[in-house]
Amino acid sequence: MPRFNQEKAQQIWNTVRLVPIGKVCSYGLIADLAGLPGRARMVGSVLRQAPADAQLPWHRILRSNGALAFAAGSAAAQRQKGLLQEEGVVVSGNRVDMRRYAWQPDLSDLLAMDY
DNA sequence: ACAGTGACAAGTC
DNA sequence: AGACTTGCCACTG
Repeated sequence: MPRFNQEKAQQIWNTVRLVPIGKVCSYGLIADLAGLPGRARMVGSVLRQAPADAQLPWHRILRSNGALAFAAGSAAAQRQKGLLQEEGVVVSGNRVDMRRYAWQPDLSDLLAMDY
């Protein structure tokens, strides 16, 4: 059964994997870096359907304003919060301080994902 | 075929 | 600071 374009999903996975431990990144930036500008929603969709064994640091992906994408207090939000705090990312009020934890990709990061 | 939905985002008011 | 609108596109019923 068709799903979305496997190639796009794969590209999104590769990009997500570039986000380093202790840093976070927005859905929109992942989409941009994956060559899918303007398609932040697809990133969420891909992560939602990603198999558990894909080894993806999905918890490092947040909304552009630093808020977790899940409803505050939900089971998923608490799971994500726990994973982030294990890496030293402070989560308060269902959000993180983007000025402190936002990932700033550098050239070597971008080259690492070889189209 | 079609309308609604969504792990989003940016712009406007 | 919110609320609302538009753009986005795969998925679902």
